[in-house]
Amino acid sequence: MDEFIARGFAATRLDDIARRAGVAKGTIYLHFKDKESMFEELIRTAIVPMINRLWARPPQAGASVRDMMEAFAKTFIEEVATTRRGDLVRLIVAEGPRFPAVADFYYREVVSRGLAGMRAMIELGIARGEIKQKNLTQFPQIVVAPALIAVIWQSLFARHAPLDAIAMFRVHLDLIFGERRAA
Amino acid sequence: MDEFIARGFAATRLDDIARRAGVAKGTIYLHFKDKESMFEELIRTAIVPMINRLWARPPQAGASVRDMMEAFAKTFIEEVATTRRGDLVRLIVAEGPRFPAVADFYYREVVSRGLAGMRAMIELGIARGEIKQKNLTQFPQIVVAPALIAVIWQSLFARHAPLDAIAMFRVHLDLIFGERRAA
Amino acid sequence: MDEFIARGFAATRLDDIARRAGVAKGTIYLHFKDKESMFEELIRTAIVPMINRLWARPPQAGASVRDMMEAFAKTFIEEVATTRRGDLVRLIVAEGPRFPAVADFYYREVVSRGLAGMRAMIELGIARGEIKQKNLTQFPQIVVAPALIAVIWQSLFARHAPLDAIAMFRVHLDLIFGERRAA
Amino acid sequence: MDEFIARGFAATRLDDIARRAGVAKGTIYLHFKDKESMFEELIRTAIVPMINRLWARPPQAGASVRDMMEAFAKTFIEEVATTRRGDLVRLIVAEGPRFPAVADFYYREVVSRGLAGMRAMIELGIARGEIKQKNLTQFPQIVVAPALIAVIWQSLFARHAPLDAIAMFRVHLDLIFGERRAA
DNA sequence: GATGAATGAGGCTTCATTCAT
DNA sequence: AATGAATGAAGCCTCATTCAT
Repeated sequence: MDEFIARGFAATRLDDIARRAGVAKGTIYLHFKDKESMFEELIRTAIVPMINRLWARPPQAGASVRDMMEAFAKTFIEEVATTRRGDLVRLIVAEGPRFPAVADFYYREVVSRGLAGMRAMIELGIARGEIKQKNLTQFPQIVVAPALIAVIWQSLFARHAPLDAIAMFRVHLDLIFGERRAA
Repeated sequence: MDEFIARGFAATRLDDIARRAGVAKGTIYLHFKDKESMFEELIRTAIVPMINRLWARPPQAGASVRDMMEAFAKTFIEEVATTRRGDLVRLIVAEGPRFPAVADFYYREVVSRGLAGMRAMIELGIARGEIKQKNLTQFPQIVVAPALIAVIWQSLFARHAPLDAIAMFRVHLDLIFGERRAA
Repeated sequence: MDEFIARGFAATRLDDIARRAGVAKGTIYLHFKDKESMFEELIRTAIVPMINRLWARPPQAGASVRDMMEAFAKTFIEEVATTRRGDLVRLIVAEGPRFPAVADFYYREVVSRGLAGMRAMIELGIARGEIKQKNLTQFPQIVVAPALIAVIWQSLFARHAPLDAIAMFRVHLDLIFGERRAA
Repeated sequence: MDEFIARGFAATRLDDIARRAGVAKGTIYLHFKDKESMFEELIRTAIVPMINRLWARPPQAGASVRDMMEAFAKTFIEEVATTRRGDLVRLIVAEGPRFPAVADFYYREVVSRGLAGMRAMIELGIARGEIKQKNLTQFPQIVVAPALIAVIWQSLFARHAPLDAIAMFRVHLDLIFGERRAA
C-alpha cells in the first residue's frame, strides 16, 4: 500500500511491492488476480483501519456538539491528514475515476457513512440550540470540507506554506457555532 | 490535455495524444523534450485560461461582499467544477506530489493568488460589517473549501449522489454572512 | 559478441543478439544494465580467452629468442589474426574512442602486458647477443607492428590481395635478428 | 567528415552534419542519395587531400633512401598520425568491413599505391647497397607498419602512455638500414 | 535551389505475468 | 505454497527521409 501511495497505481512496480512485502514476485499472484485487483483490494483493506481510527473515540457523555465536532476534527487531522492515511485519501481522489470499484467502496464505507454521522450531529446541534442554521443539515459536506483541504494542502503545498489545520478547523467551527467568548 | 485528464500521466500513451492531436508521434518531440515536460507544460498552459475564467467577471460596483463571493462561487462552479477544468484541478491533486514543478506553479499562480484575493474580500466584508467573524481572515481556505469539495465530488461521486454545488455554497455563505431573510 | 563484431556497436540490434542467444529480448536485461554495458562486458570477457590463447604456448627450454618470437607470432597469426578474435581486435580499434572503458581494459590487459613481455624478450635477445640493436628495447611496438598489420589486412584487404602473414613476420624477424643462412 | 570521424557512421546524425555544414537537413539530399552514399563519397573526397599531403614533399635530389623514408615517415606522422587525418584512417579501419566500397577505394588509392611506392624505394635502397635484406621487397608493409601503429596508438592509448612516433620510426629504420654511428 | 517541419519505422527498455522447479 | 528466471507485449524516443513552401 505504501508503494501505491508513494507512486500511484501505474508507476508502482510489482517488483517493489514484492520486495517491500518480503515475498517473491510470483507469490503475489497466489493472493491477487492481477495488479488492478490487488490495488482495489489493498485500498479496501487499507480504508478499514482508517475508518476505525476515525470512529474510535466515542463522544463523551456530557460533551457539547461543538466539542464532539472538534474532537472528531482533531482525530481526523492527527490520525489521517498528517499521516500516510491522508495520502491514501489523496490516492483515492487521484485514481478513483479510473477505478470505479474503489470510488464506490470509498463512497459507501466512508463518505456516505461519514456524512450520515455528520448530519446526525448537526441535527443534534440544532435540536440543542447550539447550531442556528437549519439548512446546514442538507450539506454536511460543508462541515468536513476544511478537513479535506487539510489533507490536500499537506501533500501539495505544505512546503510552500505550512497550514495549522486544527486552528483552521476551530475558526470553521466558530462559523457554525458562533465565536467562543474567551480563547 | 484531455488524454492526461482522462487517464493520468502514466497511463496516457503518446500514441493517443498524437492521434488526438492529428499529428505523428515524432511531431510531439518537435515541441516537447519528453513526456514529462510535455505534461508540465500542458498543465501550465491549461491553468492560464482557467485563471482567466475565474477572474473574468469583475465584481459589480454596488455589490455586497456576499454577492461578490456568490458570484465568484457561481463562476467557479459553472466554469470549473462542472467542466473539464475541474478535472484539471483533480489531475493536479493527483499528480502534484510526483511533479513538484506542477504543484509549485499551481500554488504560485492559482492558490496563493486566489487566497490573497479571498482574504482581501474577507477584510472588506469585515470592514463593511457584513462579516462578523474577524479570525476568518487567517484562513481564507475555509471560504473556498466547499468549492474544492464540489470539484472532487463531481468526478468521484456524482453518479452515486448528485450534488447541487451552488446550493451548497449558498448555505456555506449563510454561515459566513448570516442567513438571509428571504430566498 | 559475434553480432557486435559483424556490425559494430551501433548497428547491432538487441533483437538479433537475443535471437542468436536463443533468449527473449527481456532476458538480456537480467544480465546487463543496458546495451553499452553489455558491449563493454562482452568485450572484456572475450578478451580473456584471447589472452590465454596468446600466452598458452610457453617458450621451449633451449629455444633461441628468435624462435620464441617466431612461435609467438605464429600463435598470434593462427589463433588471432586469421580468426574471429582478430576481428575483436579490429572492433576495439573501431569502438575504443567511444568506449574509453574498453580501450582502458584492452590497454591494461593486453597492450601493456604484451609490450612488457616483448621488452623482456628483446632484452634477453640483446643479452644473448642475438639482437644487435639496443634501442629496440624502447619500442617493443616495432616487433609487434606487422602482426597488427596482419589483423587489419585480413578483414579489409584480404580479398584484394592475400597476405602471407607468417612469411611477412619472418622477413621482419630477419630485420631484427639478421637473415638466416638457410631456409 | 569531422562528425563521422568523431562518432563513426551509425552514431553520426544528419542533423549535426547539416548544422556543422551550415545548411538545412534537406539540402544534404540535393547532393547525396542517402546517408550511406554520403559517407562513402565524403570518405573518398577526404582521402584525396590526405594522399596529396603524403606525396607532397618530393624526395630531394641527393638524398639517401633512408633520408627519403625518414622524410616520408616524418610527413606521415606530422600530417596524418597526429591530426584528424589519422582518425580518418582509423575510421576506415572501423567501418571498412561494412562499407566495401570504402575499403576498395582506400586499397586502390592509398594502400596499393603506397606499397608500390615503398617497394620502389626498397629496391632503390637495395640497388644502392643501403639495404642489405633483399626479401624486404616482398613485404613493404613492414616498413609502414610502425606508422599505422602510431595512428592507432594516438587515438586509443595516447592518454595512458604517450608515444614518440618519430623516435620509434627512427629505431625501425635502424633495423632496416643498420644503426647510424652518431646521433 | 534551399528549407525545416513533419513523418513513422524501428530501436531500446520496462514490467506485468507465467511456469518449471 | 513459494520462487524468481524468463517472457514478450507495449511504450518512449530517435532520426533518416520526404515534401510543401
